[in-house]
Amino acid sequence: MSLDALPGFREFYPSELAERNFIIDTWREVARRYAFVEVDGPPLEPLELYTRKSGEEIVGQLYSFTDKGGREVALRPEMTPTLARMVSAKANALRKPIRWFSIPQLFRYERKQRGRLREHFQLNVDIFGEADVTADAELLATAIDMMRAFGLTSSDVRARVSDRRLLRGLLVLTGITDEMLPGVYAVVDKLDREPRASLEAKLRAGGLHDVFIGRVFEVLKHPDLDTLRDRYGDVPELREDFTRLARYFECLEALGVRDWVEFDLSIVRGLAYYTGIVFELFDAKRELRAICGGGRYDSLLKQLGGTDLPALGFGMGDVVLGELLRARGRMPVWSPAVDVWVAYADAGLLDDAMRIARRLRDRGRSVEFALGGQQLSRQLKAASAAGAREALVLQPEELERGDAVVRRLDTGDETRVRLDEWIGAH
RNA sequence: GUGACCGUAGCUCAAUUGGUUAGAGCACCGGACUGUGGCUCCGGGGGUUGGGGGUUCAAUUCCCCUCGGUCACCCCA
Repeated sequence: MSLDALPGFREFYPSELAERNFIIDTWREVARRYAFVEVDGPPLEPLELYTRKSGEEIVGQLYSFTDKGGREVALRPEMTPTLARMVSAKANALRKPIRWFSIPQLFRYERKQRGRLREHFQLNVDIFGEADVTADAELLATAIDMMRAFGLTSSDVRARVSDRRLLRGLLVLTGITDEMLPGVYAVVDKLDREPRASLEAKLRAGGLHDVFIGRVFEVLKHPDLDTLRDRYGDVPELREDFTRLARYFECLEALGVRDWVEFDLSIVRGLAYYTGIVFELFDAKRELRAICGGGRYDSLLKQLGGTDLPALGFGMGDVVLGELLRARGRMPVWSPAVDVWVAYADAGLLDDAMRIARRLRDRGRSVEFALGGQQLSRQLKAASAAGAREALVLQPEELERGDAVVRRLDTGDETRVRLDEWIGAH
C-alpha cells in the first residue's frame, strides 16, 4: 500500500486494540471506585482555546488548520481547557466538589519518539471546587490505585511529590523574585538529568547573579522533607506549607498509598499553570518517561475567563503505561475466544448450522461456523484457530434424530447430546 | 527543529570481492490423511530489495537526493 498511516498515528489490530481496551477498562473501573463520573468534549476546538492562555509551550505543537468555514481550529492537545469551559458554564448547577474523569484522544504535531506519538489516549481525572489538601491526597491515591489495579506494585512504580508554594517560598527567601521563578523552575525540573555546570550556565543566561545561583542550589540540596523542615520549619512564611504537606502525607497514609510516595522538591512539572502540590508517577527503574503527572491549578479556570474555582487533576497516557505493562509482564495476552463452533459433516447441513447458530446467538453465545462449505477436518482446524472452547458437530443421520455431538476442543472429549436440550442449557 | 544510525515478503532473516528468473523459516490460503482439529508431508499467493536519480556490460550491494524508522537533544502528555 502506498498510502501508509500518518507518522505518529497508530493502527490497532485485534491484539493491540485488546491492549488499549484493557487499559481503558481498568481506568474506568478504578475511576468508578473513586466516585468520579465520566465526561467528554469535542475533539476539535477553536484554536484560541489553546492560544489564549494555557501554556504557550503547547501552541507550537498544535495540530491546527483552517476549516472550510474559515475558522481557525485545532485537534485537542489536552483536555483541561475544555473541562474548564464545561465546568465554568454550569458551575453554579454542579454539586461541589465536582469529580470528573475523561478519556480523550489527544493530538500534538511533533516528532515521533518512543513513548511519544502524535496521538494518544489520556485519562484525565479532575476535582473542581475543593481547596483542601485532602483533595490532593484523594487525587494521588486514585492515580496510584490505578497502578495497583494493573497489577503493578510500589517497587514497580514510584510517585514523587512536591509543592510549588513551598519551593517558591524557599526561593523567595534566597532573594529570587517572581520574575525569575519560571527560569528557575525550568532548571529545577532538570536537576537530576543535567550536570550542575550546565544548569548554572542556564541560570546565568537567565540573568541570575552567581550569588543567587549558589543559594538556589543550597536550597535544592535538601530534597527530603524532614531535612527541609529542620532547617526552614521556623520561618513564618513557610509554616503553612510545611503543615499542609504534613497533612498531605497523613491523608496518603489513611488512603493506603503512603509507601508509593516520596517527597522530591525538584518536581515542578512543565506546565506553567500549576499552583500547589504537584506529582509524577514513573517506573522505579527510570527506563521510561513519566507515566502520569498532575497537580493543583487553582487559578486556571479564572484565567481562562471562567469561574474562580480551585481545581486539581492529573493526566495519564496509554503509550508509556502500555510499555511499562508489557515490560513488567502485566499486559494480558490477547487470544480470540469463541464459545461454540458449529461444524457440519456435510455441506448440505450448512443451513441447519446457521439456524443453530442463530438460536445460540439469541442466548448471548459467541458462535462461528465455516461460511464456505469446507470439509470437516478444515472446520475443526479453523475452530481451534478461532479459540473455540467446543465444537458442535452435525451429522445428517444424527441431526435427523435431533442429536449432535459436542466436542471439547481442549481435551478432545466428545458427548452425544439432544440438540434442543443442549441449546436450552446455554 | 538539530544530530547519529538504519531501511530485502505480514514477521525474523539469507543472497559468495557488484554477476543470471532475490531465497528460507514462521504466518496466511489450499491439497493429502476423503465422519473430526493441534502433528507430518505437498503445493499456492505474496517482494518494481522504501521511492527517485547516478556510476557500471551488470546494483539488494557503490554514490547522491528524498521518504520512512530508531535513538539522543529540544520540549512535554
